Amino acid sequence: MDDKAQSIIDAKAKVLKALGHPTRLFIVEELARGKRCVCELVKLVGADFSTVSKHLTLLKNAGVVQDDKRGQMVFYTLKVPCILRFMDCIEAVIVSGSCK
Amino acid sequence: MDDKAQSIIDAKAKVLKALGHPTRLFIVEELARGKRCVCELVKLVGADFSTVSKHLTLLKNAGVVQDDKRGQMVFYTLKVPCILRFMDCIEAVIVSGSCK
DNA sequence: TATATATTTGGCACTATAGCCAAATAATAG
DNA sequence: CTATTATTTGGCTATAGTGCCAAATATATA
Repeated sequence: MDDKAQSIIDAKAKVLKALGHPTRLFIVEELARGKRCVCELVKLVGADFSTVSKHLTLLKNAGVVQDDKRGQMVFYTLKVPCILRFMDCIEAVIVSGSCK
Repeated sequence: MDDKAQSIIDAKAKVLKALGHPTRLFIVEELARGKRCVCELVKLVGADFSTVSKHLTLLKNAGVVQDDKRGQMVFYTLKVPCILRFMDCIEAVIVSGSCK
């Protein structure tokens, strides 16, 4: 495999890895319903502000979300909504049975 | 969030996490082209036999691949091919620019 | 300016993951 | 049975990820 192919794989893996954490996946699914400020997500997730902020930073670096500062609040939105359509397939993996 | 919703999120995150590693993603994309024995994947990946075997076990536990033992060789196949269709969306995330 | 609110960053402890080697297991050939 | 090949498992070290607290930053308001 050449360098270019490798870096494409790496970039895709990075996106998938970003989605591969329960809290971050929850955030992404919540953002699919509309923009949310960090404070709202903190309440929904039930973790520390700093923890949620770091998850959001990671999602942003992966290109999954984008932020929009309004006054003292920061709103996050899903950057690539097609990610949500994929979830049907992931659910198919789950119900197919051999998840341990 | 109730326990059931949480366990669904956890299961989906587990699948995404399994895909979120360059070597495992490479394996999945290779398996999309057809069944492969471990020895073939070892050559393609260029890692130790044990390393590849462990990645395959993880993918199997996540429900992404299945194995089929034929004699002394074990062939792996993609269990839920729809995963590959998702890659187009992941690529959209990549090209959208803010990947670091 | 002082204060309050929203968010991020630094730092730390804890846990999890990756990958190698060596050993164990399984199947086949001789 | 022995040797060989294919694969998995155990064990280890190194590295990365998670989540909390405390501190820093940014913005708004009195």
